[in-house]
Amino acid sequence: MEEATPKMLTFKGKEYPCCASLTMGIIGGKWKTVILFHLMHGTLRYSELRKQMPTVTERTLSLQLKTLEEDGIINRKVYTSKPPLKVEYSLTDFGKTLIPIVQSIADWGDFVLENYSN
Amino acid sequence: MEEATPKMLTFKGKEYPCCASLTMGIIGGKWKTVILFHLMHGTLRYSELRKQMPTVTERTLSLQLKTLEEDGIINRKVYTSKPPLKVEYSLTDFGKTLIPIVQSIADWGDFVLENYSN
DNA sequence: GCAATAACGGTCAAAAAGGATAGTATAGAT
DNA sequence: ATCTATACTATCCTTTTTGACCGTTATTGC
Repeated sequence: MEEATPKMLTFKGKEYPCCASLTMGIIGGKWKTVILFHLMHGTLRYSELRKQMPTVTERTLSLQLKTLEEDGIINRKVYTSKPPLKVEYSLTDFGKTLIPIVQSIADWGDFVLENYSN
Repeated sequence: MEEATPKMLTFKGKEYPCCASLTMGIIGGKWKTVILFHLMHGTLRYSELRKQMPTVTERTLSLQLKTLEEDGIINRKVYTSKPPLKVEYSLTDFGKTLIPIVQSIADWGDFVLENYSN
């Protein structure tokens, strides 16, 4: 008897053991849902995002923004080619399909704080 | 002018910058939503979970189960005090409040596979 | 009597994620 | 002329997460 080869799901070259982990592969991590939570309400510049997320470092923020862009979740628009730049981030149509999830994730956090707080 | 001290949310001794990250602090990581996805449909023994998740190592599975238990999301019931043990895992009432989120996370994964595949 | 099963825990190592800090280019304000 | 703001990138480093692999206990089945 050999090991059963588990049938994996594939998306964008990555493999996932189940549909839930595919989603988490895209919105998982410490900061991605926070970014999406803020972009859900509309376009934001890089500096505006930073103000809303004061505890993330610039490096981490731009890394996360880049991978969200690569995954087709957000748009990046540059408004001047030379510094000082103006760059705006917004959800793509594909990214907007995540809004219900992000909203329910945020709601659950609020719910927990209200009902299970020390 | 001093740095504005960002107001943090606190839950179970951990700090989060926003309600969305609180939720992710509990269901984030590579395996937790997969565990919850399987437990959503009912109680499972440790060995049954393993069969449903063949690509996770035993050590990681028990670590994740332990932290989910510590966070009050799942119950652990032991049925014999001496080996071979029988241990069953199930969602707590608190854990059940996560079902809509886990379901929508799983649904989005399916949706992506159907509509945006390779 | 020996292997398999169950549900882990321990140790070590690798990989992934995240943070600290500094640097860059240039326009506009002071 | 200097300073500040913008949106990053580059190093370097630490922390967290995950994996590989082996050991443990006791009962059941062959």
